[in-house]
Amino acid sequence: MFEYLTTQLTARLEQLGWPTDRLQLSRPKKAENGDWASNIAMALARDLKRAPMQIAEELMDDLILDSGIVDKYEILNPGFINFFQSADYLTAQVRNILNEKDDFGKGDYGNGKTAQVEFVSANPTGPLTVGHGRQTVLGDTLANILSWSGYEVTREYYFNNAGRQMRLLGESLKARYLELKGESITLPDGGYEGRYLIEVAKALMAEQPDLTDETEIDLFKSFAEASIFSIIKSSLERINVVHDVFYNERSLYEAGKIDEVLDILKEKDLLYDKDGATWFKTTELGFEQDRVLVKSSGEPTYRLPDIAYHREKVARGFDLVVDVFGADHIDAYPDVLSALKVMGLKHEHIQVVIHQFVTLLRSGEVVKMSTRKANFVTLDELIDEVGADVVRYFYIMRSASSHLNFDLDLAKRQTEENPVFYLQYAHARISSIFRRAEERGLASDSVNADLDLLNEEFTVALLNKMLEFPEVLDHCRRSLEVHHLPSYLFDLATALHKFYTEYKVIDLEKPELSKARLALLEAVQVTLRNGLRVLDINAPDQM
RNA sequence: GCUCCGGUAGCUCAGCUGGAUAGAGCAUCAGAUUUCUAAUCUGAGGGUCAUAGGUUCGAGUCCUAUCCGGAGUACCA
Repeated sequence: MFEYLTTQLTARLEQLGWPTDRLQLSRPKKAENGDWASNIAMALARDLKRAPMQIAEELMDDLILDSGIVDKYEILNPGFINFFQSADYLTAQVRNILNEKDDFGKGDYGNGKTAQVEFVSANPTGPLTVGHGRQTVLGDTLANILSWSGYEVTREYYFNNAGRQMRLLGESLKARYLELKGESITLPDGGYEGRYLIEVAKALMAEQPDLTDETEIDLFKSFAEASIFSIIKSSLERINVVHDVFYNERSLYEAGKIDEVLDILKEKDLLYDKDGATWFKTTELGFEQDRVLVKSSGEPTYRLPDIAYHREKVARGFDLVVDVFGADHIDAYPDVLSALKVMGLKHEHIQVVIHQFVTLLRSGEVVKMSTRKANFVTLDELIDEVGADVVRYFYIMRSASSHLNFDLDLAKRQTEENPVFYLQYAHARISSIFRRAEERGLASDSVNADLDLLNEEFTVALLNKMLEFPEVLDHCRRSLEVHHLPSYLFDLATALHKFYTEYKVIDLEKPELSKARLALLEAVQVTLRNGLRVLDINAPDQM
């Protein structure tokens, strides 16, 4: 319908010699204003220097619309044109959905294109925290949406296992190890105090009991890295997140990519030395201060490998690159993007999704957390407490740019107040009806169902809501905002529950109507299930 | 100081590129079940969309200024 109207109206605008780029179609908030509406007459009023009502009338005058799609239209003050879809069109969509099944909602925008989503990217210095969790689910859901839009998606995890932080981790592990041997120790300054390192130390002790203070720090470092990475990967698996590529920062050094960036920037005269460090003239690129790329110790700061990494991303030829990270890294990306720019590289296809922080609430109180100290809640603990489905839903139910209040009490409640169960119940409820229908001898026969019978108020509302699914996914894809999907699915579940309350599906005295309603529910269930698949949340048949 | 995010119902938040009478959940109050799962549904109350200007046919949405909350502003990542 949207495509049809767009085509027809554009053609008519061209015929009249009026601009076509202002054409917009939207779904009116209220059903009485039709199924689709355009404000084109008002948008053109200034250019054409005419009254919107007149424009609307002239536009619609000679426009012939297929009555199988558009039932009628109305022109309303101050100049809205409202279109009402025909009943045939509406019910025909049910058959479409039943034909498309598992593919309903898939788009072709990204066909033939590749996308990379980089997310999590936590260095292996400790278990994932609830903060990482938000990014994890956000990135993974975004990747799912892009993939439903036709993109070939690469999920990537970038990490660094060299440098100061990892050395500190090795030293912290060594201290814990020696502590187990009964030596009195002090953790290194700024070291890792988390209890998990004691567990890692025990594991190391079990494998290699004879290490001493003399043992190379590298041994501790690599043992810590391997152990912690396996902890991280198992957390990710528990919420169904699997990365395609783990990109090691070190490979950039080994391939000379770090030096290449320095050479290019030097050639452009954007570097200088001061106090033994190498500085990047970011002030010349419009920033407030210059930034250090190589410390006086000879070690690069995180910015330099970040630039080199993004240069590689560009070289790898993705059509779309999405970086997901937390608000605490907000300062990093403008430098990286402008570095790409001055190097003459493509950068417009790189999109950055930044999410704000997560606050855990328990009994209405904020759960205090501080990173790097022992005192944080891990993603694993959260999954233990509320389960994977709830974790996935709660993390993305709000827009990424808002702070997220994660209410543990609500999340744990297995009742109507919990949106996850509300949604899953809608799916299970349909399954239950199917089981019941079968018992009563009403076989599902959607092919022969008379869909014209689907014309009551709440039925039509449910049908319309269902048809929005592809539009919602497309909206998510365009805006790179995923929270529209859970909120849509919630509305769809509401429409289903209302329908259920209002009408009886299985009615042996009206087998034709029952068949039509069963066909409708089949389509609704397909839609719910597909939506839950994108969110990677279970769609139970029974609760 | 500067940069970024937010400020919408008692609470938590939606509101797509500016559109028609600003929505949902929770909480409060009042109802619905001899019925396909009440993990559901119906109804009511509740708003100067932080504040003040501006842009225009029209602003919660765009611009400017101010106030409040959060994040960042390292030779940490």
